[in-house]
Amino acid sequence: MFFLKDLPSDDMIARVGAGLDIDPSRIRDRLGALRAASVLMRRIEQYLAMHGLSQTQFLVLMVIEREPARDSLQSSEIAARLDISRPVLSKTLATMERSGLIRRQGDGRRAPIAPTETGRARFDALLPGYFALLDPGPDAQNDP
Amino acid sequence: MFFLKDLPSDDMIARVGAGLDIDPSRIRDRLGALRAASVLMRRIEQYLAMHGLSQTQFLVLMVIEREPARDSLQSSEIAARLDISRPVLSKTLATMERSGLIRRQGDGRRAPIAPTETGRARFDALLPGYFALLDPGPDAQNDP
DNA sequence: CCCCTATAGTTACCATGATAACAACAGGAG
DNA sequence: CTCCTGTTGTTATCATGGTAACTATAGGGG
Repeated sequence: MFFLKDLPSDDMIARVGAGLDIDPSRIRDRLGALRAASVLMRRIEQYLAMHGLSQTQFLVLMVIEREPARDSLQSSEIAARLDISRPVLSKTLATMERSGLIRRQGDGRRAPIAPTETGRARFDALLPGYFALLDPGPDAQNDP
Repeated sequence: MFFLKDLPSDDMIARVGAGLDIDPSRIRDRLGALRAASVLMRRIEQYLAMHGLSQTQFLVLMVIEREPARDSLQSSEIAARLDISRPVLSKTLATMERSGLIRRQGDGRRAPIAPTETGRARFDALLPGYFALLDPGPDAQNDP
């Protein structure tokens, strides 16, 4: 996350980077993109958290849900689709199992992981709001 | 941070969001922007961490450094410029003071905070690489 | 069939974000 | 001058990310 509230002006960038071979306007644009993305990500996280899911938990449900021909994935397959470390995935799956969002089918270490009915319902319920945050549309209200 | 490695295709988005009034291509673009920003932020964090600074610590130095007419800021002024909670700023400043990056001038609760020589030097040394990550320029190499 | 090795998953520990609750202080009303 | 109040800073406590080290398992060679 990028926490700088007021982006530096081109002048500021030029002054701070005095003597460096930089293009202030490109730097400013990139910082703007980082800031915009951070604000959006925060909103998304807050929205999901309000409904008891973390961003990562939501993405776990999504990668399983979006598989056309399957309704479960192995842990290693989820890991291949998400850019998080294996320990974090391990903990996330444990949490999700405890809260009844997913179920391990079978008992081996490689048991496939499927959303429960609850998990699927929660995901479906959150999806419209998620898309709305991503694409507010032409007549969206900005918070003051 | 947004951890989805492979962005969904428009088809996937349309299928997952079936029945919702969404524009798949706009959703995809937004997800792409989130992902790009996340990857860049990770690189920046990694770069700064390699040199012993967190992103937030770097930004603290930046907001003081970029003030044209001053060489110190009060904690509350830093808080106003960074979008982090007060407890986090408090801890960050404590850490930075311990590691000799900043100094509190005076001893009241409102003591202005100034970078030490070390802090200023570290910031200056990291700035070129920071800008280079933000704007790789026309002949940049992408990691394979 | 048993062991060996590579890989997959987990545990332990650390850093950094958040909120809630508490403490310290500045500045004004009396 | 004193007290009251609102703001600022800090201390819990929690969630979620990371790396390093450990454990369990799958699958092949003997």
